Amino acid sequence: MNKPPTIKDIARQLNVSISTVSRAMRNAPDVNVETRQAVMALSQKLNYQPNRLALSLRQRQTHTIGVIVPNLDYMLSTMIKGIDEVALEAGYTVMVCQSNESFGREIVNTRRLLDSLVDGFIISVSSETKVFDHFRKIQENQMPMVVFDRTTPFLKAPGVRIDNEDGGFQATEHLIEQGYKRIAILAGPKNLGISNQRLEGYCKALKKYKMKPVNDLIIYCDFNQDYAYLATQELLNMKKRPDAIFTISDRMAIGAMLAIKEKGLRMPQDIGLVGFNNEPVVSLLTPGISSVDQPAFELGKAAAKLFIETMHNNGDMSGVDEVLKPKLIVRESSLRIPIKNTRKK
Amino acid sequence: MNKPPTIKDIARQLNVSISTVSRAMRNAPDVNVETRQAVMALSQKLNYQPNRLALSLRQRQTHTIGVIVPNLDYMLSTMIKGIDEVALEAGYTVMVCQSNESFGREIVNTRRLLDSLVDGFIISVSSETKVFDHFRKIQENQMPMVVFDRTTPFLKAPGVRIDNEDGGFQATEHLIEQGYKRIAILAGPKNLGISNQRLEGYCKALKKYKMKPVNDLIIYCDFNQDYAYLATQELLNMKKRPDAIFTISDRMAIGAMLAIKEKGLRMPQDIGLVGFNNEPVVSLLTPGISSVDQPAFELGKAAAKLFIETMHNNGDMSGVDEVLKPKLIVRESSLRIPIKNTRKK
DNA sequence: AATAGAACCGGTAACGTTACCGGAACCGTT
DNA sequence: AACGGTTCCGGTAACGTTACCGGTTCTATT
Repeated sequence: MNKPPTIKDIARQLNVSISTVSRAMRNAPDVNVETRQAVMALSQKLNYQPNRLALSLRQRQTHTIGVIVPNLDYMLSTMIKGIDEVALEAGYTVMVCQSNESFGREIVNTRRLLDSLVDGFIISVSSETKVFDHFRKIQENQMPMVVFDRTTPFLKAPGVRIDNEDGGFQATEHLIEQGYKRIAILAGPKNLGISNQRLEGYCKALKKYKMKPVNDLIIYCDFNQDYAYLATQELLNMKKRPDAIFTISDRMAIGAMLAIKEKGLRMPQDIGLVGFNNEPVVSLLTPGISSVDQPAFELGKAAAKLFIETMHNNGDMSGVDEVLKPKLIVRESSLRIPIKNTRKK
Repeated sequence: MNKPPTIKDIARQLNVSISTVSRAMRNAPDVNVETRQAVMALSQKLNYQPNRLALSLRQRQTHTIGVIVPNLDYMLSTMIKGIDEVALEAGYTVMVCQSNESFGREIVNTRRLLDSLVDGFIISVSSETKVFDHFRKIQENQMPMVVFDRTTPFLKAPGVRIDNEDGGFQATEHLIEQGYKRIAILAGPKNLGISNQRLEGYCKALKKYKMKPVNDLIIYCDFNQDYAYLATQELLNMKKRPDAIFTISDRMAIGAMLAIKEKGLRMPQDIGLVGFNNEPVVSLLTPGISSVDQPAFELGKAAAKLFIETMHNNGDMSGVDEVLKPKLIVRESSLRIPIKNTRKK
């Protein structure tokens, strides 16, 4: 009663062969009804659980998905919840590893999971990552791999993301409609896709209204509150300072807000502010910060579904690029003109 | 070159036995230097990675720790980061499963990981859990198990937690010192240890100052913003309403804050508020909410260390109950009297 | 020159499971 | 009575690895 029971134990006690037990257990055809019942009964009694290690070794698959994420912030946690839900239902266990936005950790994690522990990967790449060889190794091992949220053109893999460009566009257009003239953007790290896409949307909106992007108003900075704070300080100290700021994350928006408040400027009168993600926190601040909402939970679910498709449907799905729509939520931080007919939550 | 190479492949190419390759690979003594070098060289060239499944099956351990948490909120994410760090360094991979505060999911997750996938568990119990048989099963399988953060006396297992009672005491004493007379507490779910411990601290502080706990001011409610909002509304509608509220989480504090603002009451003048966790968000709100800070990252590290000890040191460690100290951070929400010599961040 | 011990290596079994093949027993048909 | 087909079951090999035992060869000692 010490070690967990195996089919061998059951076979011995029932005086049948292990083959028979094995077959009985998984409803194979070639087995007598009574035998099957006996096996089932005993396995219940012994509380038998098949050894997944042995199973995996034998059939060369683990029914486990490796999920690699840069961190576990609100957005990614929510997405993981979505992945979890779909995966569990499909009979997969998920293994979450966080790279802490570190390129090195990402490599270590990938390699570790690759050692016959998972059947494939669902990945959101670290902001530090500029080289993708460790991910290509996954594909060389012909394992399915899906990227989500932070996708990249440098990796030929199916992906799910939101329409970052549209998000950037919505945010910027809204600021323009509110009468802001000099709109700055705090973009993220330069090599990050989502960063550039949101920036692209920003530029498109300006163009639509015949406004020229000003180089000094486009700031690349790390994805983080403190950097955004510093960057905003610089912006506000310019001779011709911006009258609105669009940050590509809410973390950054908060950093910007702190700098704005410190400077004694008022939102939305003196300066407008729009963030991205619509994390719960932004609705609690004073003023509430407008932000582009993304369907994180749905995105997670879509990623997992796409993974499972890729898994089964063994064709080439590397072209797939599923895109979900974001939606701007307007709050006080950018609402100068009382509107009647615009999006307002 | 299709399937990953095995020691068998190496053995064949080098014309030695698989035993020799195996020994060479893990620096066993009985092997010639040249042979070892040849093996090493070839395994490098083929990019050989040992199959961890086979290894685990053979030596009956997976070098994986199962971590079960109720969710992935800020606190737990931070703790997991701590666990991760220590575990990785000790050569363990961690598998995170979230139960979503659901008793059923907790059971499913436990069972799944138990099927020979992990060497042991690090657990924070769901708020829904009142029966602990699924966790006892872990112990029956004589697997090491450590509980953290949300420990419970119903489980004889080593644990790491913070001194919740002291945290509750600090918060309450501070409110008393600030001159608040009718101090309410939003406690969490009744069956949750951390909830009761913080309540206990609250009572102790009242007692120290010869104040009587009033039943109407002790509210049990779910660990969540919306419930806290509703509970606070009720509190504020009492004939003799409280002049301060201590909530045992920041989520709840936020709910309370919303209700207070809606009612048109001012903090800290009309009503004082103290939360628990010191999540980054509370410092950003207006007013900043005082909160009891807990060393989440350290707590995660301690849990992992304790796990590894339990693992190696096969003695009975079930009595261990490591306790870390929390520390109240005072902000505007509870600061009526300008203080010179009290804790202030 | 005989012998004992290193030094090195190979074969086998085992971890727990399933896939595959072959065989025994039974039945019904010709 | 012989044949063919079900129905049910057991044996063997394999997944990739290591533990254990035993066997060569070589060197050094007597």
